[in-house]
Amino acid sequence: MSLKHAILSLLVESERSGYDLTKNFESSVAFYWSASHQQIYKTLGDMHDKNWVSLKHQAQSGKPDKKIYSLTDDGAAELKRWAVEPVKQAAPKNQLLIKLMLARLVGTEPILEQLNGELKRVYKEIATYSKIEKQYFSSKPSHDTHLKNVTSYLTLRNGLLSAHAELDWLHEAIEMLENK
Amino acid sequence: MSLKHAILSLLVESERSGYDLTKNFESSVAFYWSASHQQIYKTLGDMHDKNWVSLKHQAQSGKPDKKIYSLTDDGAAELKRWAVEPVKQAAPKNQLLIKLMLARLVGTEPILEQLNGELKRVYKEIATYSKIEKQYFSSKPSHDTHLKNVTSYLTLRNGLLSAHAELDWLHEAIEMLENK
DNA sequence: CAGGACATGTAATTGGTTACATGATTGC
DNA sequence: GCAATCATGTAACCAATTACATGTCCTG
Repeated sequence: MSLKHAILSLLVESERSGYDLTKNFESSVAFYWSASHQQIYKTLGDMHDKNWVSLKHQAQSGKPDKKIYSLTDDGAAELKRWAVEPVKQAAPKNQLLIKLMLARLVGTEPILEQLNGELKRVYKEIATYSKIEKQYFSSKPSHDTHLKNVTSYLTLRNGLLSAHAELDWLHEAIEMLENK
Repeated sequence: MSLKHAILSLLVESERSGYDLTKNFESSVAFYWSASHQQIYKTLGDMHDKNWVSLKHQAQSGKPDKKIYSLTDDGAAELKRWAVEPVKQAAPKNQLLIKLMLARLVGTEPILEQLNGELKRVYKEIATYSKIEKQYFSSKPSHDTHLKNVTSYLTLRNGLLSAHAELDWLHEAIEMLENK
């Protein structure tokens, strides 16, 4: 799986607790990976057993100890190994397209309802991306922009371009189904 | 999960064996869902227990019996229920974007290699879609086209539009990384 | 006579979701 | 006083992958 590698890639930048990582996965990381806090705590435990991360306890008053994880040499080696290995693309899984095929069975109306729901969702998504684009990248990064900014910008662009593709498709689909 | 519903949606059209379904998932269905033969045989067993499908044995000489599954009333009811319930979109999981972030750690070269590999893959994908488009749909379906053709056409368009979005993004990404 | 299509599975493991569990602190 | 945030998990279940298993028929 890649959750291990997604977590390691965050630990490259700085040490973090399971809670910190959960917050990361709820905000920025959510644009390209997802994981629940249960999954994250479990995976951190597994990676500690493998010695990919090391653990430091931080006592706190009232709250339970914070468990702060850092990347070990083994973890960094594994991450580098994985990074240069050919990507394994997950096969597409698109529930909406199964449902589209069921328009004959249930009629076009309930399917159109769902397509319109998706349209709303995609509009919001695009608005979110645009907002971030304005906040963090006032213009397209130029030559002297730091590599980290370039990759962050490209992640944003990826979300934006696929959201637009989905938007275009939804318009086509709705138009065609409405004429049926 | 939706594998059950993907299978049921095929059984609406005609009864099929596990082997037949596997072939379907390797060809046309692969554009929007994926499953291995092990998974399909298992799921058919589970659905038989739930009485969503019924079973007919077809004796064959030499080969093991063919087990032919058909949709039951319970199965059809479940499928209709699911079809009109709001879609649950799976959160994005994009390994390539994790790897992009690792360009600082491993250098841009191995990442560019993978982006170029994806570029090749997407070109092939687009070629495949275009071939099917020519074979089955010589022109954009018009008013009197059967609903089944419309939904098949839209599935194809979905693949084509997202492949093009990926292509555009890959071009942007490669250009930016090459200038680093 | 070898390799691919036909035809069906089991078992082990890993990955992911859902439900349940605990308890202090901070802001409205 | 009530909800949200901080902070950590366990357990049960469901979904998916990988490895293993068997045997025939047909084509080159």
